[in-house]
Order: sequence, then structure tokens, then C-alpha cells
Amino acid sequence: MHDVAKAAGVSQAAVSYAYNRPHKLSEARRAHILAVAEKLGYAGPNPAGRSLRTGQVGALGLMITDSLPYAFDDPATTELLKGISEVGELAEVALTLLPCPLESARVAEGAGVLVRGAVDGFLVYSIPEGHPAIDTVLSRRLPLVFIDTPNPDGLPRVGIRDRKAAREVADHLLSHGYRQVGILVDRLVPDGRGGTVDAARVKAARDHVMRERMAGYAAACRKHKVPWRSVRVVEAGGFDYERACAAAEQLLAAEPVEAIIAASDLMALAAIDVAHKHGLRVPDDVAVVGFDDIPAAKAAGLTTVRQPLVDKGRLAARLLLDIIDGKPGREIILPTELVVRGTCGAAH
Amino acid sequence: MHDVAKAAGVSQAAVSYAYNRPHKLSEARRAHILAVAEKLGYAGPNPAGRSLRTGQVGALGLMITDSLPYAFDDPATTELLKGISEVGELAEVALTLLPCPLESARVAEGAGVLVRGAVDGFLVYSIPEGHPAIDTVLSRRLPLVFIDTPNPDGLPRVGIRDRKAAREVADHLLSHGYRQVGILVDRLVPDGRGGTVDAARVKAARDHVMRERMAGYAAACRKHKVPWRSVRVVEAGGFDYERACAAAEQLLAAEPVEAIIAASDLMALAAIDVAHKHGLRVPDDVAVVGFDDIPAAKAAGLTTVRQPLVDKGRLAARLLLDIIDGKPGREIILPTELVVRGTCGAAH
DNA sequence: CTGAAAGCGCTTACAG
DNA sequence: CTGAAAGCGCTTACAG
Repeated sequence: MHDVAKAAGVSQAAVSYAYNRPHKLSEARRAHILAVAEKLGYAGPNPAGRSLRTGQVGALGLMITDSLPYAFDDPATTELLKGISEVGELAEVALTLLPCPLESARVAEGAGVLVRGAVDGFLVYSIPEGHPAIDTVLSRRLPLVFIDTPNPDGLPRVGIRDRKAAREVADHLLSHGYRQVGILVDRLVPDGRGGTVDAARVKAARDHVMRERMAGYAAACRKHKVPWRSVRVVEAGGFDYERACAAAEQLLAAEPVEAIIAASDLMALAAIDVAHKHGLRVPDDVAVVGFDDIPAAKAAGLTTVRQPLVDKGRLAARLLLDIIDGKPGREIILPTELVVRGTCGAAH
Repeated sequence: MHDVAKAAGVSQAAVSYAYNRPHKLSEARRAHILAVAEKLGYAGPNPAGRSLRTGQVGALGLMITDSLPYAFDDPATTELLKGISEVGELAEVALTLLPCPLESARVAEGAGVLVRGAVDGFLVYSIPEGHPAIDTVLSRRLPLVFIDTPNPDGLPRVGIRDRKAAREVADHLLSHGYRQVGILVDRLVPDGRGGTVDAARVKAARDHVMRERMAGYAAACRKHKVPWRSVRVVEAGGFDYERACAAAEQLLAAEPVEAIIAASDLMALAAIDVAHKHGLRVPDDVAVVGFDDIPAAKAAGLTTVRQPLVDKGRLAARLLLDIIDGKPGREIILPTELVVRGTCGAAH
């Protein structure tokens, strides 16, 4: 910038104005400066210099506690991303994806991006309780909004009533009279393990969302006199379709179940696929409900509970932008809605 | 940092070392500095200051010429993102999403994020020829890699042989003897318009990829003596499923077609859905082929041509990282592969 | 193992 | 409408 100013015979400030305050310069002078810059190969104001000076970056950081490739596989995460990016575009801010290892042991090595990432604030998505990355991001002392995460300290947050929503959909399913029930969850404890889950592991669930949903399912079972200990719970160990299928396979391979409660639509759809492969009709031989109401749920006629995923992203991003602007943070709880389609056996 | 240094009774440099060069300080001194920083509420080295000083940001910019919410809807883009983010994670760099308006008229207003985004380099994804954002990003004089975009200047690029791949899959379809053929494309000209396309618009296609694929389809038709002017081409005007369905609807509503060549799997799957709604069997009443081989194509038994989407993202990101490291850029052309499943009527 | 100093590139409040 | 100056927070080469 200094060189451009010199070559154009103006002050450095004038060059800055040429880019940022066009009306502070005469048109001719501005054109001249820009022409000289072009000739010299000057690329325009350096973002780092600007950031340092203004204290603003123009980017929102989205912290994801999973490998990114994984996150893109999850339709619910994709919906959330849509909502977030809508707001980012409107506000002309970039969205910076900050992956960080899920296993606590690997956090130190992966924290660099959290510590060094140039952002104006953080969106913290679905992170297990007590995860060290929470401290890391808190230590940056930047505005932040949690999504689907408990906030014991009353920090800004966007979420839904997971327990109530889970109870509702399970309640609806069980009201059809099923007694042999299985539950499919993606992940209770982030240790990569899957398979049949015992009561201790359910209790140990580090994921707030999953713990709440399990509590909701249990409440529905209680109401319908389905003994909780008779309910088989299988954990996929991850969010991809393959693991979901493997979990469903495991559930269906054991004693027969009349009904499957899946903690996500992806798992529910996997369960339906696997059931069909076993020659079972849905809902006649086995009923299934999901959670989320992702776009594919409708096509499959899946009974599920809708949570406004896009809105969640949109509101979280907007809230963060507000906080960055100095407005107070708050907690936003979004409504959910039971969506009855065919897979629960509602027509029977 | 200055304040921390003062409070800890050390130089500013020592504070910097405490964070970045742990071994340059005695353990005790480092611990002391960190403790003082903690007490003072110092959040650690400011990324903007670091960037300014080192000239490095630690982020890759991904330029998307579409609204981001839109991009997340496209399974092919999602696959690409997976590949890119894999590399980013390994290299501990963040991925910054830089949306920029597709319509040239709106580029000026949306260019801010391109101009101000703090990144070490750009991945430029599927951008129409002559789009002003290309100049914007070029003017930043940062390393960059094009994905699926022609690079007349021999700039680094990752792509596939779109024409050849399109020819192959269309050739296979037509070899079954179909004469009444329709083509479904997502977007030829980025003006948001959809509907039946005339020869002029095909010629005017601003998207390199689509132009190449159309050329490939035309070549296959020529080979099989299907008069090109008898081939109806319908453009969706976008990448979402709804528009794909509308385009398929339009194609099927007119004179009957025996075979549909879709320029993406998403469009092919939409065509199959719409055909079923019309009571048509696939491939008996109408054959369909796609392009990409997204995960859903397999489940649908779709005949298509596989392009290594994840690899494309992975290689592009790696190439960009290499260029940032000072290595020379190059062009990478990835192989494609015809995947024959059922929807082309291969079994007949 | 520690410290003093220079300078990365920018914006803005202020004076003219 | 224009210019001179200060300072944002940092890292590193260098001297001790």
C-alpha cells in the first residue's frame, strides 16, 4: 500500500480510501490510484492488516466435533448448515469450518485450528459434555452460541426439547400396542464403540441430546407399561448409513421386535431397509419411527418428529451475529412437531 | 501480550514463546507466564496479529458460485466437500466457505467476502466462464486451484474428461436401440431460467462442464443415428430436487420418450420418481442414465458414470496446499468409469 | 535460556 | 477533499 501511494503520488491513507471509502476521494484520483495499484500488481488491502486494525474478521467459525467428512454425511447436519449459511450470505460473512477431534485424547493435536482460526465468533455444534474443546473455545473469549448442547453456565444456546419430543414420538408408536421394542441410537459415548448397550452405558452417555432422548423414550415405555429392561438398545457408534445398517441388522438378528424407535431418521431409514432385506414388511411386521424429519423421511412415509433444522441453523447464526454486534445473548428453544406417516402402523 | 509480559515480569517475546515455542523457555517460566495470562484473561495470541506477521492464515477458501444452502443440497458437492475437508483436517487448516452470487449483476455486492476473506489460497469450484468473481479472486494473487472449470491460462486444475464420460454413458444407453431420447440438464446458463432448451441456448452454455457433456451426448447420438434435433433438452435451472422433478415432469409430459439421459444422478433419480408417478416402469417403459455415481445411485440401481468426487476434492485440496508450500501447480485429470446397473435396460 | 527491537499492512481520528 | 501519524498484536532474527 505504501508503494502504491508513493507511485501514485498520494498518501497511504488515500490508497486505503480508494478501496474502502470511495466517496472520500475525487473520482479521478480514485481511478488513478486503482490504476497504479493494478499496474504494480497490488492485490488490495491485506485482510490480516485490516483485521488487526479493525478487530473484525468477517467470518463465523463453526466448530464441529467430528471429522468434517463425517458431518457432511449426516443429513441433519447438512440441513443445519443450510440455515447457517443462509444467514452468513445475507450478512456477507464467511463461514469457517473448524473440525476438532472427537476423542479427548486427540484434542491437543487438533486444537490448533480452534486456537488459530481467525473468526469473530463461534457456533459450537453438538459437542459432548466435558469435551476439552469447550474450554479451548471458551478461552478465546469470543462471542459464541451453542447448538444442541447443554449450557450449564447459561451461555447463549439454540436447541429443542429433546426429551419431550422423543417421548411424544415413542408414545405415539407404543400407543399402537407394541410390546417388543428396540431402540437404535447413533452414539451415546464418543469412543467409537457400537453394539448392544447396557444400562450403565446409557447412564454414562456424554451427549446431552442423546441422554435426553433416551430419557424421553424411557418415559414413554413407562407410560405404556413396556418394561425398560426388556427394551434392547443398539448403538451404531457413528452417524453414517453403513453403521446405522449394521446396528439395525444387529437389532433384528436377535429376538424379534415389533417396533423400532430410532434416534434419527437416518437410522430409521436404515432400519426399514434392513427390515425389507429380512423380508419383513413395515409397519406390518415391524413398525419404525425416527427423529428429525429430514427430507428423505417424507418420501419414505416415515413417522417421526420434526425439528426445524434449517431454522435452528438460521437462528443460531443470527443470534451469534447479534452478540457480535453487542446485543445480549439468550437461549432459544425451538418447537418440535409429531409427524405421523405410515411406518408406525398408524393406519392399523 | 504486552500487559501479560509486564505482569509476569518478562519480555513480550517470552510470552509469545510460551505459546509457540515451549522449548525455548524453562518449564517453570512458561507455566508462570501461562498462569499470569489466565489470571489476566488473556486469550492467547491474536490470530490477526500472527497472520500479519507470518503472512499465513491457516485456512483454505472454497469459492462457491451458488448460494451455500443450495450447494449443500447437491449430493455431488457434498462428496467433493468431504474430500476437501479430509485434507484440511489432516493439514490442520480451516476451511472457509466463500459464497458469491451467481448472477453477474449481483457480484459486486457479494464480492466483499472474496476480497476480505482471510485465506492462504482458493479452491474455485464449478464457476461459469467469464464470471466476474474469477477476476476478483485472481486479483488477490493467492495460490488457487480450479475444480471443474476450464483454465485457459493453464492454471492449476482438477477435473475429469466430461465430454468423453458423457459420450460413454449415452453411448451405452443408446446401444440398446432407443430412438426417442430426452436430455435433462441442471443448468446451462446461470440466469435461473428452466424449461425446454433450444440449440442456441445449448451453444450459449456458460458452464464448461455442461457444454462438454452436451457435446459428448451429441456425439453419442450421432454415432447411433439419433437425429440431434429430435432430442428434447430440458433444463432445470438449478440443482435442487424440486427443480429436477419439474424438469423431468416437463420432459415426460410432452411426446413420449424411450430413454432419458440425465446430466447428474440427482436429475436421473428425479426422472425415475416422476416416471413412476406417471405409471411408467423403468427401464421397461423408459430407460434412464445419470452422471456422477453419488451414493444414492447404487441403491436405485442407476446406470451412470462414476466420477471420483471425493478424490477430486482431496486432490484439489492437496494440490492447493502444495502450491501454498511453493511447489509448482499442475493439471490433474481424474478417470471416470461407466457403471452399468439396471435403469438403462441393460438386461434386455 | 532470555530480552530489545523492528516491522508485517492496515484504518481512522485529527488537523488542515 | 487530502495528508501525517499512531497503533492494532504479533513473531523472529539477533545479540547477549
